[in-house]
Amino acid sequence: MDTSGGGPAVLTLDTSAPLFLASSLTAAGGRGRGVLNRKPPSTSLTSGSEMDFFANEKKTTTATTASVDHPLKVKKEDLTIQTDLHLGNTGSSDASMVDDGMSKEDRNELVAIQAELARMNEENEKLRGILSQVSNDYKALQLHLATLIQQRSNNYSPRKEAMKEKTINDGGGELVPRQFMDLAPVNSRSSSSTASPDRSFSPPEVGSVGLDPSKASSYGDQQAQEATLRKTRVSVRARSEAPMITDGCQWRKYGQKMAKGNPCPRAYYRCTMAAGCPVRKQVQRCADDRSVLITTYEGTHNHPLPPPAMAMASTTSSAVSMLLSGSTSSADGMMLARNLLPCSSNMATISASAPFPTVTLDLTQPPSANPLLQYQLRPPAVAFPSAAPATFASVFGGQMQCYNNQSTFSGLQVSPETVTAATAAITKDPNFTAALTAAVRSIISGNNQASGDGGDDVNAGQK
DNA sequence: CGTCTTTGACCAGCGC
DNA sequence: GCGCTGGTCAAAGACG
Repeated sequence: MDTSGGGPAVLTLDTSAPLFLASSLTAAGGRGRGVLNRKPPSTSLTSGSEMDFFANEKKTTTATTASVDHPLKVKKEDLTIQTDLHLGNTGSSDASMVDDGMSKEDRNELVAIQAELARMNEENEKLRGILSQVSNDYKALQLHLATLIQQRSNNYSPRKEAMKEKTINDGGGELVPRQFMDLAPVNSRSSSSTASPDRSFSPPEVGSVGLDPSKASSYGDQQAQEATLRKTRVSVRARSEAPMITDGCQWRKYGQKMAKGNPCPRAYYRCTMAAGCPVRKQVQRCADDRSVLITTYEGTHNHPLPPPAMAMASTTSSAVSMLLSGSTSSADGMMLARNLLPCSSNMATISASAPFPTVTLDLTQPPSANPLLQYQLRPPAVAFPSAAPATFASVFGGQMQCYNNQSTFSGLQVSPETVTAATAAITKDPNFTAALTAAVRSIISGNNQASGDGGDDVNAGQK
């Protein structure tokens, strides 16, 4: 994935566009005729709901494909016509079939044409090679991504995780750390002050695990940050009469408990979009205001999200990478948070006192001067961060009232390090990103009814 | 019959 | 060590 840093939106496009470009190029070049394929460029578009979200990107990449395809195709046709006219052939440009009765000028022209054809064929072969390379790279990336996701899912389980770490600490000799969808170079990460909040988690000690001392520091930092990200939570407060908000994912209830100090039971859900997905969420009504539904997300999906969610996950993962990189200052984190939640302020609070860092998004504020709802009325922005504030209005708007009321990321009463960690958490959480993306998608589909694929959970939740 | 929800039991962490 | 609490498991029942 893209680790080159930069703004979230740019990263998203940088990450996703090449994939579609590759697909498009593959489609164009995979029919055995390379760029000389006479099929209209528009056929390189893949129709289907999953692609609709990327309509803009598709058009861009298609245009790229067409720009490669079309000029050569025209030349070929033109040359063929010229050959036919001058040589009297029916489509063949083979000089061996030309009778000797032609003039010297015709012969010279024929030679020129043949040279041009040869050059075009050579160019065509090169382009085919490029297409093949791009296609292979694309497949390799897909495979790599799937591997990372699989490894990550296999390693996640709070308790088993703790046992695993214990085993490592006990000298199990397992030196290979879990591989997360690590988007930042390990050595670029700061020697984080973000100690693991996980009570069951303890980073391996240098000596006890036989780590290379030169690598131990970054390993410990990485582990601590991973643990932070893994255990940090995103809590969303919103008004809803529904028992559960619709966030685009499928959930299965696995438990319910009465929490202390709250007459309302707390329900526990886990993601069922894929077997073994570690993402869980808790749903509970606010003790003070029963109309407020508090949804807390934890974990990272181990399965491909719908394309929009995937794109957003890429964006936010990149953002996390940026946040966790050594060059990232807390000011960057604040700016990122502001970009991701430009309308947030009082709605976003970060708790460092909880067992796990928890970011709380309070969407229950009064609707006065509500930029979020105003935002809904505007055409969707292409840039994801700009679209982010519309997320909650869109995702939750159909089921609940959704408010926020300011435009700066003020009101945080925690240290810059905590802000960075929590911001990373909120952006890392695929549920959050999925929700963001689903919302953007719903808005786009709302503005582009022609796509006609609005039948996702977001819309289902708005009925 | 498969999937999902319910609900009591169980486990781990923490404070005293 | 004990009790409290949060979180998870898993059997049983409900549902389509």
